[in-house]
Amino acid sequence: MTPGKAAPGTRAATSARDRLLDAAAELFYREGPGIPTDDLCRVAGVSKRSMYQLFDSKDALLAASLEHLAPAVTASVLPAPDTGPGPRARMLYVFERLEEAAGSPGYLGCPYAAAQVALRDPSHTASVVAARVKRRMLDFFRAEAARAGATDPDLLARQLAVVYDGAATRAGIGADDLGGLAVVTASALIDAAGITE
Amino acid sequence: MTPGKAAPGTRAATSARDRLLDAAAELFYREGPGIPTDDLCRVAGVSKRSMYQLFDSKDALLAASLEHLAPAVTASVLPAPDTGPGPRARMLYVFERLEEAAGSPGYLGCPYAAAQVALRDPSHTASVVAARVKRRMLDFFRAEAARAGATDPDLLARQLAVVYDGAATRAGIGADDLGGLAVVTASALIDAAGITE
DNA sequence: CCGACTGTAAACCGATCGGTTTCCTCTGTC
DNA sequence: GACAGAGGAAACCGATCGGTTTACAGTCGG
Repeated sequence: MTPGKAAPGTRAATSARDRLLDAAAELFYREGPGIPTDDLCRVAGVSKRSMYQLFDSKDALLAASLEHLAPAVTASVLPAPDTGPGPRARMLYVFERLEEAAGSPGYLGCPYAAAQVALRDPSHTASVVAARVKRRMLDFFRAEAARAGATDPDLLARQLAVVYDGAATRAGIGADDLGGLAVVTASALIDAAGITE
Repeated sequence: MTPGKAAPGTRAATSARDRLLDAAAELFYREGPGIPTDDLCRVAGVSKRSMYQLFDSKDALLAASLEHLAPAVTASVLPAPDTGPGPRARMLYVFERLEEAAGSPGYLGCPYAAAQVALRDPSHTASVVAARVKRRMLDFFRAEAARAGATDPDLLARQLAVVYDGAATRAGIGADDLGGLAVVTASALIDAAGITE
């Protein structure tokens, strides 16, 4: 049976392209950009031939997999656009999701920060994609901070971004197991920014 | 003239071992662990033959270079053991040094966090060395927090470590240029921990 | 039943890399 | 000056990797 088919007679459960993107996202995350293309193809159940006619190069696949991952990641860490509670709760929601993810086994930090750190080249296509995602997160914090009436919304947003990346990094390298640390820290900074609600 | 000699007739200015460790520290930092051994040897002015009789493997050289770097790094970021001002100023001193380093061109984040992130393998010898250095920093924060009479010294120490790594990471990937952000954030957390002095 | 097409499996290619070895030059010693 | 040792330059080796190509199996429209 051809891999990727759910059952005989049905259409492909997932396209070769999606399987490749998923496998790439996971393996690049777990093993870093050094993972051989053969491994990616084997896990995805796709031949190298197909991979190279779907993507120009390994680097292009890496960038595409980060791009592909973005909607799911932001959706899982950012609250829905018009969620009930106020901006304070919406900001803290992000850190609750982070703690949740960091607690699960196999957590290795933020995939986008990790990619940028591992690549060490801001001009790399994948780095550009990662930077855009990280930027979106900063924008979210800034918008909420402004809505909440923070003394300096831009400062608070950057502070929260620092806490997010610091907590993710330290959890990812096993230097801390968080356990409320990110939420508590973000909360303290939000308080210090003059937000009471 | 043989590289590494300061002038004819004098003894070697630096040993081949030290030149190798310095070159490794810089190139691993700038290019990541993927840097070829030939490049390391060329920059160090040492033959591969000598390198491999000084170090067992490339990985061993990486670990040794991180170990070699540790005293200088901690000395440059931690205040002298019995510096005049109180614990609050001593903690903030670390973040001032961080901002200073992050402002210089070519800054790519904390070398130890970067190594652990890039290697993605906590059991790697270099990761173990890096973890030890990061741990030393956490211990410094905890000791100072306790001296300062923080409500929860362990919590404050972990918070400051998070801010340190977050600020270093974000500055390293070009997501933020700090400019007081680390100091201001650390200061806010220290205040929130009930330290007035 | 046929030919065009799609995609897999696998051989293949050239380059690169970690690590070893060979050769030779330079140095210091007696 | 002979000689031993250290170390640099560079060839070399086997493995791996990114990427290409060939060969073949399955599928679909006619």
